[in-house]
Amino acid sequence: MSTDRPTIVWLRKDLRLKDNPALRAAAAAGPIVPLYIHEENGPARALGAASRWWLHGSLEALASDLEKSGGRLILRRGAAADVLTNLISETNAKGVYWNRVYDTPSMKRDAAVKSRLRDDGLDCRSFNASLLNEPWTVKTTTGSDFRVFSPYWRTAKSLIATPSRQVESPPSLTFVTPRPLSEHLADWALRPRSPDWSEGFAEWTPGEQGAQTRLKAFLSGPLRGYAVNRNYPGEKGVSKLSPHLHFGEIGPRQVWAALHNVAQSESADSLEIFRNELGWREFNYYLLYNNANMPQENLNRSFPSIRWRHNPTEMRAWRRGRTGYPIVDAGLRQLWSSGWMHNRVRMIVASFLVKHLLVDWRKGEAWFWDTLVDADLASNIGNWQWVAGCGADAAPYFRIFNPILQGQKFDPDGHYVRRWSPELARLPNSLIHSPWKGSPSILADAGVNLGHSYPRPIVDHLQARDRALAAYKGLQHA
DNA sequence: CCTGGAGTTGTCCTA
DNA sequence: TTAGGACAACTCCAG
Repeated sequence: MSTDRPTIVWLRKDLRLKDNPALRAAAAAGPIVPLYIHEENGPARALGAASRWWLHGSLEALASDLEKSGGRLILRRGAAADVLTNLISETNAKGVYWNRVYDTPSMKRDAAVKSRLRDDGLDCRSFNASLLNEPWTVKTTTGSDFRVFSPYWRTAKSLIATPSRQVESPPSLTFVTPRPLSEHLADWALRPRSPDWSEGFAEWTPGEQGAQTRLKAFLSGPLRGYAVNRNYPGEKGVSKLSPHLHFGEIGPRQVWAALHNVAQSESADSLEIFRNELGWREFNYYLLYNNANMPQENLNRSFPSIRWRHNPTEMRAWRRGRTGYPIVDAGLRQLWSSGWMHNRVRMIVASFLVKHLLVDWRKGEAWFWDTLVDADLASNIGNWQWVAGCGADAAPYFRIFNPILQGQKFDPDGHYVRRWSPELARLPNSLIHSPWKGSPSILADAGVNLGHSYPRPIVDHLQARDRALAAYKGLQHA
């Protein structure tokens, strides 16, 4: 009888059935209870609106996948410790397994839960489903922690098994009976109602199937030219795997192993550069793990205390994509509309906010957190700090993206700008990244009424650049 | 302990 | 037209 006692699988950022170590281990031990806990007031930062949208789809997909195996995903709200305690007593569970998350408050809570459950005699185990290398396993030769990407990644890469060790999908799942009660996903109201702003999210397919489809499409297409095309936001040059990876609908080990199996010869550069992107994801997790206050504080302690500006009008213009710089506005509109932004453009809009508008990077980070479907604490914090110059491998202070040049370089035919700012579509390529330079007659022919149909630049590039240089330079000893 | 090359993604001016 | 150097100084990290 006691051999039939189930194991609870507490799912978090690992919403998949394949390559899921906690799920596999639990299934090997007998019947399982797959559980997702929605913690509105948990230790981790509350999900942004776009992430909530994604989570709904991901849970729906996971529930459906589990039903195909004859089981049910149990949905509960509340503090994790309470939910687990209740479910353990309802099901007479003998253990709780989960895959780790890596933000410090959650890790502390998980450690406390684990120790309490073990005190109660439960079999409690945690696994790694999210990272190629867990943060505490990568050290310099002297045993310290890396703070620069390249040496970090050189070492981290050497620790990854090739092809990466993968957990097989569980051979078969058995589920506890009778089924515990589950809440209804719809009651969690994760998706917007009135207004429903998610129309532009239709391109996304949350869930394990969607992740696999996205990976296959990338490997058989854009990967070949990734080294070059990834820089062109108007091309289909990138994988778009980020939200799937964030929610654990696919794991980095699966991606790593899949890369190992593609033909190396023609796309060696591209393979290496794409692997580097996985490396940056790992590095940001590593940094956040080693610097728990990074969400609030500059990683670089000697970073000058810049007097950030507060201009609500400019901030609103930035958020809504009305800065008057087409590549910046296109990016912010893509974000607002689709929940995602091309990485090249993320750098441009972030640099524009922090340098041209001199706005605290935390404000940009907060906006990305709310609007990105792939919003990930480690990546978001690490990359915003990098752009601001206060993070790891900080850009030199004089590296200020020129939004006109960046547009001309990486969207030379204006496809990207025209896609997201149709009011500019009829401008010639020579003006698509600097409409204010057009003569009145050319603008009129293109139907562009500056200051009305499309804004004039809210700051002058050269003036803003000089102001940023002065702010970053003059305060060095502050 | 010391040394020295290196460090994600840029821009602008000059020759 | 294009290529190279300046733009700071500092920390990181391997040898």
